[in-house]
Amino acid sequence: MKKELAKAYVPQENENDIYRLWESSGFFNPDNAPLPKTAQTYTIILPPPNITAKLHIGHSAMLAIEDLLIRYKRMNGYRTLWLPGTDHAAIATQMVVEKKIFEETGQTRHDLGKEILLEKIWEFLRNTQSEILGQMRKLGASLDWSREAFTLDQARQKAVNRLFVEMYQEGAIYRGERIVNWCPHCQSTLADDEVEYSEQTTKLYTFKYAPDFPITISTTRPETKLGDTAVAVNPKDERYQKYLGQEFSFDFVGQKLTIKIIGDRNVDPDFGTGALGVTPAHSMVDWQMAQENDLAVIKVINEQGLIREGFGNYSGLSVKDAREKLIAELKEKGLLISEEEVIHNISTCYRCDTPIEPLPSKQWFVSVDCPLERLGGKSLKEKALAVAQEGTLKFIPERFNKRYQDWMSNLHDWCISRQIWFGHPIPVWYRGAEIYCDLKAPEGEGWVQDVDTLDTWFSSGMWTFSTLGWPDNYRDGKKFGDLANFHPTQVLETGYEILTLWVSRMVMMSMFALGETPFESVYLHGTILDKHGKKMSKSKGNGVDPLVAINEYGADALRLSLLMGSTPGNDSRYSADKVEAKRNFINKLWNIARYILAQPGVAECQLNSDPEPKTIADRWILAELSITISEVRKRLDNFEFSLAAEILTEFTRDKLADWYLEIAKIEGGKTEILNYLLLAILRLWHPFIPFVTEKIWQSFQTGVLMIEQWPTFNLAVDEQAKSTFTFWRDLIVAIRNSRSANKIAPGVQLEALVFSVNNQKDIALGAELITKLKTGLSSLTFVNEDPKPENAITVVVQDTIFYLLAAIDPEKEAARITKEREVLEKLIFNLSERLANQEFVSRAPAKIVDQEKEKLAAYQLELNKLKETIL
RNA sequence: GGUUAUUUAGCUCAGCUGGUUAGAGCGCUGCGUUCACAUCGCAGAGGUCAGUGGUUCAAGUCCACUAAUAACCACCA
Repeated sequence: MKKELAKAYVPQENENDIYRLWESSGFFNPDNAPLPKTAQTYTIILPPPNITAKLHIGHSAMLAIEDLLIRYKRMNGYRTLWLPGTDHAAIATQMVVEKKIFEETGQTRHDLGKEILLEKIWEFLRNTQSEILGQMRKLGASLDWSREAFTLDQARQKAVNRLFVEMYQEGAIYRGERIVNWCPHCQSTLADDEVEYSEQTTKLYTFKYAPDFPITISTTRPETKLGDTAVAVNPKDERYQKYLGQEFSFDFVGQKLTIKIIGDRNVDPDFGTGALGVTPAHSMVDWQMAQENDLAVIKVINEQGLIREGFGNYSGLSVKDAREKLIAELKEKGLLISEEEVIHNISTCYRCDTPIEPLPSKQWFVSVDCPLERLGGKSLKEKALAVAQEGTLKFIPERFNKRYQDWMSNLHDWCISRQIWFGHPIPVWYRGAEIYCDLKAPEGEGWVQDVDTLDTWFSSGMWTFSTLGWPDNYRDGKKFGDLANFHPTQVLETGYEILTLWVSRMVMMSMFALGETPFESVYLHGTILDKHGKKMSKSKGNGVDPLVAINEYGADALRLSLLMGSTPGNDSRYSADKVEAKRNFINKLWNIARYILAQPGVAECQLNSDPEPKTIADRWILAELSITISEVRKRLDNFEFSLAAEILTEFTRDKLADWYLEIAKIEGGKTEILNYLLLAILRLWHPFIPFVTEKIWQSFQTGVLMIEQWPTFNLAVDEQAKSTFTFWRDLIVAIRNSRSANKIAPGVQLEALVFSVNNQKDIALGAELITKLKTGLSSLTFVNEDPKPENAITVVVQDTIFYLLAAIDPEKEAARITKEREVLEKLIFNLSERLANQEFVSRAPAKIVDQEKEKLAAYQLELNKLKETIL
């Protein structure tokens, strides 16, 4: 069974085969797990990537973290489900495809028509989708492909329709005329959080509507003033108090306006003239004021961004042209008082950067404040807030709980209808004034289905349960099948930037559909920035293709570099150097395995119980292993992935490879322990770097490592072995160090005299280690009295002195010793001070005080020895 | 304007509920290596933990303020 391992690990030659091996084993699917029926489940639903483009490095980080959690839990006996899928990303996808077609053929969607455009979109979608799924496999993601889902496939379509209808029937969804964010380019509404802001300089015009109107107003959007129905002033503003409540009618550039003077606290008396022209139809705040003051709403701009009919010469003009014409007219009539440049935050579409036109429109909304019967009279908002407040829903890191709650409490009704072609149709039909909402089209003539589609977040908000078979798996308030087994899921792992966009919606929709949270914990990872700390973006061209990194360094190296050196909720920088460093470490691990497996009998060794330690080094390494296992477990259970990997690295390289394996070369006869140690580190490392560990496993074991038991803590920590071994190790390090300081090359062999005050130490072990372990000592003589030889290098650790007999520069050596003495003296001084402090002795825990006392004694002993040796 | 973070070695970052001489990777310096690994080993240099004040027997760690940086939210007539 044993196969020779190559000198260096070549990921490119192995990863694809290993992935196939895993896939064909069937163990990605929890139904195939060799576990008792009662085994606990552990579920993560993969946040579905948009099918607009292939995956970027941020997705790789997400996959690395989730696969780590999944593999770790799978190896710990959980029935583990990680469910893959992709998101149709309605607007985003349609825009990408439209742009692509326009670039290739110059055609717009209106040239093509709905059917052909949709066909093209599906074609595009199938390409990127398979590319994305291929990328996930490349990274080693142990996803259950048998349950793969898409936000716009048939099963999800069914779920979306069903939830829409249920929410409509409960009154959680309504149709209403509201002012919405309208993108004239996308020809669609946008949710509040799909709007972005950017600073621009624009002109602020100050003018009067008419010569006999008493108040001057300022605006950056004169063209909308055709629809003004009021002027708002601060009620405390003395200049205008006398006008409050009055109404004025006059002619404004050929348009009859009736303006009421209203008071509103939000008007800043110091901005402009302190008076604000209220345009209810084209400004969010003005809409609010109109509602409160019962003002008329006059629509000026239409969905194409043109001035509507009924505004004389202005009708049909674009916003820009209308503005110029209007300003010219005001100038001519002497009504324009001033124009100045101001810096202004304008709202733009997050997809196409077109400035947003707020306009009133008939749209579908999810009501977040309406009390719902099935939520016990609570609203969606209240329910979603409560789970965060009560701690039913945990956030990692915790601070995002506050952000979630802040955002939730300010949430307004969510506009869910979009005027695009690609997406879930709305299950609503109209006949004149009649409205019909159900799963199927109504009987009878003349019914027309709503032409809009649903916001993409509506379907992704249902992701945790629509993927697990809702609504079929949910009857009379009871869950069945996958839904019963795997919902609520354990962790949602995603980027903090969609905490509000997505996480909050998932909570609301799951609370509505199932009355439970969609997940127990939300783990939020940071953004991966480029080497210079800048956001990666297509336009800047600083993005990193994960496949390039994988091809160069291997998937394991990429995963490990993304997992280490980053903490939840904090951004981290990507650089190829980091990946290379991890590649090097993985190769180190490979060679550790290669060496161990090359020892006779190790690969064939069948160990049924924990191995019997024979020497102090054995006892030491098993103690270290034991500590490592429990520490790593603790860190992983706590979502501290970086720390867990660090602890493992330290054990693997600094303890196992650098010390134990070197000693094993001297001592020999370690077949069982080496076998045991190798099996342990392969299992410990597997969730982090699955490919290389599985590859090594396959070279000498049967079955797949993926479903092996992750090591459990079953060895008591041998404190005595640990301290004895550490003593000798420190001594050897000190010898190497002093040789290096005295510029004695490692090849030069030296003799040494050893004097130890306390011969309780395992002298035989020390002698063997010191002569054989690269210390460059050819012989070692133990003496009963301190010989104090001249012209020797002196090394002291605790109570033991080594004199390395060599021709050295006495001044240099004296300087080295003096420096060491100074360090010790300073330590001793500090410790004595502390121990002399009564308050410390009486108030600090006894354990700490004892520790300090022991330390002080050890340093003093060491210092005394050092002093004796110098003349 | 509000909120939340960040500030630790030349660079990129760890450092959990306060308690060994503050760590890692990369880079740098010196030495080395046919015997698992140059995708390597050994040793070293390099830090008043942003600043000020406070709490405490004890502060990189907790609190307050200041400064710089970033993200998010709100307003924008």
